[in-house]
Amino acid sequence: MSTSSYHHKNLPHTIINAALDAIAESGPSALSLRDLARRAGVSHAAPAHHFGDKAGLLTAVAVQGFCLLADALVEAQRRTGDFLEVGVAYVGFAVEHPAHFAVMFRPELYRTNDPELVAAKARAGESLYRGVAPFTSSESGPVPQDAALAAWSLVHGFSALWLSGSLPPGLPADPRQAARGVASVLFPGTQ
Amino acid sequence: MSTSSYHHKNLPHTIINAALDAIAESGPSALSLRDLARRAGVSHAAPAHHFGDKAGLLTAVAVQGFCLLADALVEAQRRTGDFLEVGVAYVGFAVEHPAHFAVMFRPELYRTNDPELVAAKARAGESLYRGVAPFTSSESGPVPQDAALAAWSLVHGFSALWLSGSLPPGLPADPRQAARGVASVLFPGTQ
DNA sequence: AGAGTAATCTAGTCAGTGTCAAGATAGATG
DNA sequence: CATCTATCTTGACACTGACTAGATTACTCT
Repeated sequence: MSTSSYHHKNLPHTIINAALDAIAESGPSALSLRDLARRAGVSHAAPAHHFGDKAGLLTAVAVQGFCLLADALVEAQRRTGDFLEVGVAYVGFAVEHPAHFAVMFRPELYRTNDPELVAAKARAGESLYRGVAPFTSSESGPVPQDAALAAWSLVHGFSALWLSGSLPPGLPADPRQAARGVASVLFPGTQ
Repeated sequence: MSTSSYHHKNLPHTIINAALDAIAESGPSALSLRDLARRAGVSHAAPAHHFGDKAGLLTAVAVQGFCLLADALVEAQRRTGDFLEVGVAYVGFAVEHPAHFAVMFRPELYRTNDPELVAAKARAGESLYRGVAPFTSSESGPVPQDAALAAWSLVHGFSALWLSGSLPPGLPADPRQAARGVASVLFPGTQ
């Protein structure tokens, strides 16, 4: 036991995964470093060694989240070339990574000035902007920025409402399909 | 001091207001009942007497929030009759009552089966639905439910992004005006 | 290979928190 | 006035985040 617990090798990874489980279960507010340590089978102060403190851990979660989001968006853009599908991918990310999503847009939980974080956030922002850029350049449309923000707001709001269980019943069980139906109100003539 | 602290008369009200301040400052996660007690000048266990526990306090905050939201929506509907302005009122509520908004859509923080809460939530839901109903019944539009959900998602997402500080700079300083620009992408021809 | 160094984790401690139980105080009711 | 009830206080307990010092392991350098 003593030889296995010392130099756990990838404790940060293990702890982040435990944190993701815990957050998905009961939200970031109920997160306990000591509980994570117990789940990982290490001492109560081990997590703090790697992440400094709770905010440090959540910063790492947010960084990972923005990276995964950026990946999901560029992947959707590459595969389909359709900005509606980029929006659907945004919702897909939120539903498949609820813990990441729950942290990413709650800046009071982590260090917003962490260099890794600002980089990841910028990358996600660019991916998102490129995904909806074609939509904003349609000549008949309104102000480009407003159109892009409308698209972002719609998929972000749908994600948040879905995750919080606020949406009425009767929607498609698959969140992507539900999102496709809702998003196509904004992106008419693309499906 | 002893005569003034006993029978504070409206301690629940005082504590809820203190909670709203605290939440607006640093989010619901950092909320401390003992801190609220200190702000109100009472003993550390006084809040629990009225609200049972932390979740009980946040339930009360959520109830108040849904009532205020319902009021804001029906007021906008009554005054303008325009569903775009109902959406703008949704954003206005979120920005003017950030603490309420931060709690309302985080069900893991409060008692979702509290009877007062379900009533207030239902009232807000009806107000919202009536506000966007005209939009959903436009014959050329898509599935009514999808249109209503798109409208809700858009204003909800814009509110969440605005409150989290995720939106890019360069927007109108007045959130209502910014929301009007963004929402009019979805509601064309109404402004 | 062996010593020294750095990284990783443990153990102990402290202030702060939520929650519970029991007691004190004050207004209301008979 | 006596009693009752709601309101608030006091004290306690387990839990948490954070800090410090120490133990253990891996890595490096000659």
